[in-house]
Amino acid sequence: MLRVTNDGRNPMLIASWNVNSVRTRLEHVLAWLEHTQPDLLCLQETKVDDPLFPAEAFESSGYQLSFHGQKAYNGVAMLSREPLDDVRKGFIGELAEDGEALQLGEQKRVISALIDGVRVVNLYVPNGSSLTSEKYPYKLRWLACLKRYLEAARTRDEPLCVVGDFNIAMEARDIHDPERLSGGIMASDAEREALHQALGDSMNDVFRVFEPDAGHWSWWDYRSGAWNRDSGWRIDHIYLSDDLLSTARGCVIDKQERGREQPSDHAPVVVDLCWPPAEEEEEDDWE
DNA sequence: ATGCCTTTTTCGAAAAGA
Repeated sequence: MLRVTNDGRNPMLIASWNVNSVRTRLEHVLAWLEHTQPDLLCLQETKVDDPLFPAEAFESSGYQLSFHGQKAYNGVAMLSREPLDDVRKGFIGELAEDGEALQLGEQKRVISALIDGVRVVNLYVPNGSSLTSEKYPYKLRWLACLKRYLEAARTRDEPLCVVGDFNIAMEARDIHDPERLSGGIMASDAEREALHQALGDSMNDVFRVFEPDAGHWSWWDYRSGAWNRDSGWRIDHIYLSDDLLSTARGCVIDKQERGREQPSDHAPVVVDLCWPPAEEEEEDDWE
C-alpha cells in the first residue's frame, strides 16, 4: 500500500461526483484528483461511449479505470489507485436471468468493483423528471431492481459502500426550501421509501454521522441563480455498511468545486475511512 | 411558470437533466 499510518491502518479516501460530461469536465476532474488525491473516485453522468472515454489522461495521473457508458446520457466510471477487482456492470452483473435487470440495463447507470476488500457500488439513479412523467414510475421500478441487486451483492458478505447521484433528498434538512419542495420530484414519499427499501436498515448515510444540520447541499440547479442564492439539494450520498462505518473519520461535500468556472452542477462528496480496522494486539509473540 | 441554464447531437432545434 502506498500510504500506511503509524498504527498500520490505511487512510482510504472514497469520492463520488456527478461531473455532467467527463469530457467537458476533464480539466476540472484532473485538477481535483491532483488536489484531493482520493484513492477512489466514482463518476456519474460521464455521457460518453466506452471507446471514447478519456482514459489516458487519468491513467497518466496514476489511476486504473473501469467505465460503463453510453453516448450523450448517463454513464458511470470508477478511477482507483489500487486494482479494481471483480468489476460488475449494470444490474445484470448481480442478477442473472432477471429480465427487468436486463431491460433497465439499457441505460448505463450501475458499476461496482472490489477495492482493497471493499465492495463499492457506484450508482446514477434516474431523475424521474416529475411526478406525472412516465420517467417517475421508471425511477421507482429502477429502485425496486436496485433492492434485488443489493440483496444479491450482500450474499458475498463483503464490506459494502454504495455511492452516487441518488436524485433523492431523503429528509427536509436535505433541501433548501422543504416547505415548497417536499413531496415533489426528488422528495416524494414513494421514491424515498423505495430507496430506503433498496438500502435496507444496515446502510448508513455517512455524511449525517458527522453533520446533522441543514444547509449542506451537493447539487445546485444551473437555472435561476441557484448557486448564488445557495438554493441547493443534498442528493449525492455515500452509504456504508456497519463494519465500514466504524472506520469512517469524516465525510465532506467539496462545495468549492461548484463555484469554479464552467462547473458541474454537482459537487464531489468524499468519505475518509481508515481501512482495514486495526487488528487486536498479537499475544503469542512475546516469549 | 410550457421559464430559468447546460450539455449533447451533429449545425440547430430538441431532448434531457433535476
